[in-house]
Amino acid sequence: MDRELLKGSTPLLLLSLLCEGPMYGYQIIETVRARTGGSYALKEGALYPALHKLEATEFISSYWQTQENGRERRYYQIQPAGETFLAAKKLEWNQFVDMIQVFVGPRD
Amino acid sequence: MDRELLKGSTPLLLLSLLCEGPMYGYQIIETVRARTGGSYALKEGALYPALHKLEATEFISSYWQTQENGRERRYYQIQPAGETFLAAKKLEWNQFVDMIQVFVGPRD
DNA sequence: TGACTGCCATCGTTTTGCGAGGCAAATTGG
DNA sequence: CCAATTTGCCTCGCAAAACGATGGCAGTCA
Repeated sequence: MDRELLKGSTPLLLLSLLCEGPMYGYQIIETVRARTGGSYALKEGALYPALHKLEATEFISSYWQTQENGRERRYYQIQPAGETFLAAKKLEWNQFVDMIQVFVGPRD
Repeated sequence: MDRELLKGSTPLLLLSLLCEGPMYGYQIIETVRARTGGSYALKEGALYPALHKLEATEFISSYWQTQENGRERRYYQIQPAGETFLAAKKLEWNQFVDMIQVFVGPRD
């Protein structure tokens, strides 16, 4: 998958995922890989900066949770402001797809 | 429209447009504005570098044409390699849209 | 012990779109 | 007739984003 196409879609993807419930970084990466059959390999170098940015803008929040084996995980959770933002992003996404479709033509 | 979302879609858009016939830069900008009702204002700072890059890779070619009033326009024209590349890009685009849809969910 | 997985993260590079600018000729309006 | 706008080409520096590479540390299993 062309990396340039991906740009800008990461927040949309992350907020959509977190809408289903809190997740931790590694889990997000694995979930994305699994659901796309491996065609989208979200990288750590893209994920963590994106998560931290979403947290800085208070669209999501995070908390550490200790597992039974004593290790810690950082869970990310969507915030009300994030849901609002997500709704706007979804709208923008649909407009974007429509826009490109105008030129590329309908799908086969 | 979020500029980050646009990234990577410009070659796809340009090749799709040029598939309809040769066009010059200013005409491309106006066509894009018109067809999207103004929601996509393709900028010169994005257009010309993109065109030149497509030409450098020989996906398109260009030629100058003199108008009746004596002024010159530079027309861009898709090449066979460009059509092949476009087909691949279209496929990739559809996969990309599907991929995001997996997470964002179906449209309303 | 060593390899592997889980889990966090950062840094530098590359690519891209954009704003701003430059230049010049044709057209339009007062 | 002159000024402003439109047409038409282009470049440069900036910001934003994804990536590959790298690093660190804790369990697990052979």
